[in-house]
Amino acid sequence: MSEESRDFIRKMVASDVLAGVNGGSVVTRFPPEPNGFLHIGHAKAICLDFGVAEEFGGTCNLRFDDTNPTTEDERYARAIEEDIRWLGFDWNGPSRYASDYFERLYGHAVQLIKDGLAYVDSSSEAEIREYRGTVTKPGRPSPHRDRPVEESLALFGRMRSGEFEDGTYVLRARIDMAAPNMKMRDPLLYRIRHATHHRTGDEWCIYPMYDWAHPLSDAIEGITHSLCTLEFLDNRTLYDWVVDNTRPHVESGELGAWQPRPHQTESARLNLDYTVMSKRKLAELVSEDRVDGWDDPRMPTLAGLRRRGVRPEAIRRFCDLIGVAKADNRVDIGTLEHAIRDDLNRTAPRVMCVLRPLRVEIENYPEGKTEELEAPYFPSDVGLQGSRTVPFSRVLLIERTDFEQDPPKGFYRLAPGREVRLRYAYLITCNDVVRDSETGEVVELRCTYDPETRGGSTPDGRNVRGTIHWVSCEESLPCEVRLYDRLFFEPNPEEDADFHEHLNPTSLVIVPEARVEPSVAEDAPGTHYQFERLGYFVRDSDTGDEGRPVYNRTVELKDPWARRLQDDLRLTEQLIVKVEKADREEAPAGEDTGRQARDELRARRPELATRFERYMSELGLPEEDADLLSGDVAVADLFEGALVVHDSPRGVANWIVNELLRELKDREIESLPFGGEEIGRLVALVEDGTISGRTAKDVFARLVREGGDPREIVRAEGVEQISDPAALRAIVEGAIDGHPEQAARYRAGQSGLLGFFVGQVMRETGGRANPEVLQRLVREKLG
RNA sequence: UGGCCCGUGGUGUAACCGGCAACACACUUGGCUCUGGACCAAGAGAUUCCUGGUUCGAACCCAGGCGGGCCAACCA
Repeated sequence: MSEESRDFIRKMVASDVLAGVNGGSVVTRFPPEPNGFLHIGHAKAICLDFGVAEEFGGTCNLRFDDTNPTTEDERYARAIEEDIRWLGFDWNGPSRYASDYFERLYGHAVQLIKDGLAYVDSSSEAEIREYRGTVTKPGRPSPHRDRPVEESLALFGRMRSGEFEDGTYVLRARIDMAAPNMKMRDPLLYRIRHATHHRTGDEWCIYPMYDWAHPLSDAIEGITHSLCTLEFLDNRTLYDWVVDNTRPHVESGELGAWQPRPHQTESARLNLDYTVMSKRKLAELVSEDRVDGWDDPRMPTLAGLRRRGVRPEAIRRFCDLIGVAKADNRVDIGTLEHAIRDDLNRTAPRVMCVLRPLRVEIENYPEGKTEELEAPYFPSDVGLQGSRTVPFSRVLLIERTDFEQDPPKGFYRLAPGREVRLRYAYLITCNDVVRDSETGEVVELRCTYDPETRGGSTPDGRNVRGTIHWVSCEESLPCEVRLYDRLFFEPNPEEDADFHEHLNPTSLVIVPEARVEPSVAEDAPGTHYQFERLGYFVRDSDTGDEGRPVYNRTVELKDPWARRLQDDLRLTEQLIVKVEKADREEAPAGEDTGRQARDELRARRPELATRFERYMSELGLPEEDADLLSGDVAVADLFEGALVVHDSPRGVANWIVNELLRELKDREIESLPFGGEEIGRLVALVEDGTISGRTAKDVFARLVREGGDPREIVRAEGVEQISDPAALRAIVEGAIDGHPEQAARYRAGQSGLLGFFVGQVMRETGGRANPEVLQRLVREKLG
């Protein structure tokens, strides 16, 4: 992973390591629930979790999040382990299980109750839902919210010992029923479930919820970076609450003293074109027999991909290609296919297989003769060695689609009277076409071969454009080939209520009577090939009729010829997308909610309303600025404080609105180590020309960090503005001489490069150059 | 209707603390070739969601808007 194009997560981890957070150690975890098979979306997470650990010299745990006994099973856990190993990753130590921590989790819960932060609720499920409120309506406290600690403790103990039925009691955290974040409205921590757990059996009848088990498991395992997907964003507040309100050592420990203290970071999950990714929908495809199990080659599961013939290297490469970010995405299936082809192109030996055979008799080739022709496994550009021989005889089989009675324009395969090359063999010419007397179907081609062209070369140097694959009729092996295509024909099948409607009925086409060259006979299942000119295939573990080998098509070769037909369609699609894009936007201004809030505040506090008016009438500020400045007492005070030392309403307003408001997004104005006076001083320095606007931003940043007098900072740093052309001239010349290519482009009319040169000099001078003077100089020099 | 997250070529991502909008896939054309593959070369494709503002200079900072997503399981 290159330094400059790292994703935001790796940047964050790198900066943590650099800052020595947790002594610079990195511990991640991959936490699947063992209730289904891993799919390519999980592969993205795996590559992230294990990849980050690997790249920063850390470790990654495998932890099964097995807190819901009714859906989980050991056999899924084993399959998940197999898939992770197959991808090429190994976890630190043994597989871990949230269920290993049930006793400790219980202890932490007891402590939480003692700390007054949790209570046992005997409301019904419906009541709890009712009391929780909605996204727009705050919730109301449960009648049991203030149950005495002793009572909750006793009840919780009885929940554990199995005295109560499912659904009668739950343990809840006591947080805030009116929180705008729904996750914080007294979330459930434990529920009663009289069910046999796949690992703990009947030892427990209460089970922790995800939001309780997950942060604690992370903390217990010493996870430093807990990476997950975007839909857990709201859970992070609760995650932090749990970590901060529990003690590493129950009873004696200090609150929130976990070391390392785990932090959750979210990134977007993978969405892929033409498939579904939700576990529920995948399970549905399996249970409804739309596919042949979790490892059906059409499934986006790792088991399916593997059976399809995709190698783990391709999947890891794909994960590299798509990157990691926070924007919702839908990745083009072509990107996956590219990764697969790229991998197989470099590794899969080439052999010949004919899918839909057409008989070819070479009339001038001796009957009964067979010669073994040398055929390399790889083309020279791949660089791998190895070859086998293929038998050539009088009767051959070629691909039916490689012959056309009336060849269309641009077709350069076989046609009556035309010559093509049989790959690795001879040039043949088609002389005659034999048809079925009743159906008129072409059943055989009668050809002649040129004995001088053995191995495919042309001694006379004639150029033959077409080369087709073939097998010997006699020696080739019958085999079954399964052609897989995308499962859905809609790019986003999940968009509509019923994704079944978009199922592609021809996602599997079975070719029962294909013929493959004999060299592959003894190869093991799982062997990858390129069937020349057709695509990449893998030998399946199934066998077909009469013990025939079965081959799965992994992916087709790129085929511009075949694509010609679809081009018109494709073009229309793109046009439609463009039109849609042009249609949206340009919406009229709606209501200004921030403005509304400030107006309401001013209505309640007349002194702010007065200031608002005064800022406009007396100070001549535009309404928008006046509104912002008078929407908060502290901001208004700071503004006026600045005016006392520097009476430039417009300048000061700009600085407060544009720079200060940014800082106020995630901190309180009171916590700033400076006040209005400093802002006034800073603006004064800019306006009297002492420092450039650029420098002022640096000074401001410093002010935010540590406070101080701007005049002092400028003096100490020696960052006064350079306005003397004589002082700048040499630097400008240096910048121009140092970038002759850009200078030439500028002179050629690329005027946007002016900023580039200004930037160069700014960098050189630490932002001290007077931009106007500088710009004039650059323009002069570049003529 | 509340809170939070996110908007950059067709797609996925980059772009240091404001200074040449970059890379990969896909696409087009040409070259090479015993695979209509691979490879090589060239090319096209972006009003950085919109409107204002700040700045010599904005994808990036400020304000507002628009659009998309997530959250109201005793699932994870």
